[in-house]
Amino acid sequence: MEQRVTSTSGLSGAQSVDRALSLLSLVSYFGDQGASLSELVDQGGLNKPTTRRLLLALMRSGMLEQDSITRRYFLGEEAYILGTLASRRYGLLQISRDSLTTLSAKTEDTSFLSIQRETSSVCLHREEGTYQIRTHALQAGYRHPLGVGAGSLAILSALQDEEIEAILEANNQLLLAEYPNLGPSQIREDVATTRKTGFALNPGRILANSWAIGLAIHYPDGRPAGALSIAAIDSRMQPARQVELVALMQVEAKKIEARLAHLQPINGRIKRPIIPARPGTRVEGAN
Amino acid sequence: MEQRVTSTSGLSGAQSVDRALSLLSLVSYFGDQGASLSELVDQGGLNKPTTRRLLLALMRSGMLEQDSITRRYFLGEEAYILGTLASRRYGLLQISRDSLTTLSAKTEDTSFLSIQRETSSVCLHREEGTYQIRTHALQAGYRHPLGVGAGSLAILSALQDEEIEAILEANNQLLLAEYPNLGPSQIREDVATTRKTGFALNPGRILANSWAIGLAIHYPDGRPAGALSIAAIDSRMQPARQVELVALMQVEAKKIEARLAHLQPINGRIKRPIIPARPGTRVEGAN
DNA sequence: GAATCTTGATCCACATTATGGACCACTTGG
DNA sequence: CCAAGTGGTCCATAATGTGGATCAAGATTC
Repeated sequence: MEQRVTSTSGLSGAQSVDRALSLLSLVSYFGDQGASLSELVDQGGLNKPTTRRLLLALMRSGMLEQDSITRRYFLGEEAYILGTLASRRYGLLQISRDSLTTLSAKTEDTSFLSIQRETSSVCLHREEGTYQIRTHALQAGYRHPLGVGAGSLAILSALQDEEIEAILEANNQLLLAEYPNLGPSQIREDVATTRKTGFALNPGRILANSWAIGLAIHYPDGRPAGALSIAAIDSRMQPARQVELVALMQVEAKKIEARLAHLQPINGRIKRPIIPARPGTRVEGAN
Repeated sequence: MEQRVTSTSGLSGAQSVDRALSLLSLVSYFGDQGASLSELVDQGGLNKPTTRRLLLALMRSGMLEQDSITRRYFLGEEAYILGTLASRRYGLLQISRDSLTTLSAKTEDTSFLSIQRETSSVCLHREEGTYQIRTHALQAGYRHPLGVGAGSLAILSALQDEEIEAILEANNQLLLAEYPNLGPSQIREDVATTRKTGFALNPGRILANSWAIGLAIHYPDGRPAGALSIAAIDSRMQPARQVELVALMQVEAKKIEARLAHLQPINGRIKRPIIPARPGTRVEGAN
């Protein structure tokens, strides 16, 4: 009745776990406003009873919670605890917080930390600047396809060509549908420019007049751990100031990279596919 | 062939999700050293293939990772990301970090932040002191039944009598088995003392000569959000110094409570049972 | 270096488990 | 007051997870 992408290696299964965790991840993208059941049904690719059943399981474990009035679903305390316990291995935000504060203090503009998550970038933190005109195109939890936005582009540009192609391929439909100004070919150009100049520039491609500069942060082995970015209105992003900002950001990126190198060095030994196959992905013809 | 505790309310199910998340939580208790498959089998109550299958699912989603050499399982990057995104609602550690630094700097002793997790307390952070003799009875990720340890006792004492009884009841076996010096009746006494003096004292009950003082942190509605604690050898915990330490801690607890009050006020509206029933619990006679 | 243990990992027949179309209850708005 | 939207659930069906047995690969022993 239904076709699934089947795994090739032995001992697969636990599909409901895949679905549940995929839902959990989906909820996380809604951030502070939370997700409603129907939104999750629409975007999660599962039907209502199944979605609800998995949400209940996630709530039983504390990973999610539901607002009893609005009925919306939010990340729960258990998610916070696990993340806190995991942060000794992946404490990029902890390590970067000082740098973000410094950047926003010195530049008066809003700065961000983003990381890669599959074929997207996710904003982990937004550090407010004091300048009166601020762009709100990016907030913690927001996700964009890799290459869309300054930090996102910085991360993409730090990947290997082969990975970049795989990612652009995977995002192809989404890019064409949601970002008419930013097709794969435009992103390929942007990557080239980023590599040449040494920093990523988003000249208002997502929101007019909202410009940003991004700089990748690298693990000791060269893989990108994430990216710093600073956003401002175009008048505050003219070439002369771009150079100033990049210089400040480079100093902070270096600091972060130094601290990253002292983290648990286990990271390099971990099994992890380059582009993990999303399990539960459906093939045409469902239902 | 097997009997399960069945839920009474409608639309239950997704048991493998319960099991998987329960495993995830179990892995988190191993902290930096990670968990081996057989340890998880022993402590998780599931057999090997099932455990492994669920671990694979958790790894597929990035919640866990496996060291390719030692084969041990650790919390993964996805767990970190989710936790970071959840931290805007539950950012107790973020909010408390300054206070911990201050406390350890002023007292030279090691300070801790703990929170309640079901019927246990979990240490979220350990801030090292500079004093040369330090107790290592408590580290981030470590768990104790509520009432065991200063922070843990502070939290327990801040709960309502009815909850305390339910928790002591749930932990009864564990307490008798693992903490011979600390039966339920001793804890009830400790709670009374804590409420009278206004702070929790652990006079070396877990590890001889390792004393600690704990102070609960409250949400605006009075529920405990967690606890600060400071540990030192007994000679540095004589009555006079106890008073000094408590005074310092009270200042910091007040600060934290003030910041907590400004967090997302949604917390109060969340559906959450007092003592959630662990699903997947088996009844005698399995296998 | 053969024999023995331990640990990680997997196979596959079996039946317990999750699935989802249809449905209910409630709220919104025209 | 009916239509459309939402959150939530029932239950017959069949797909899913289960776990005893087994394999493979180090350790340890003698």
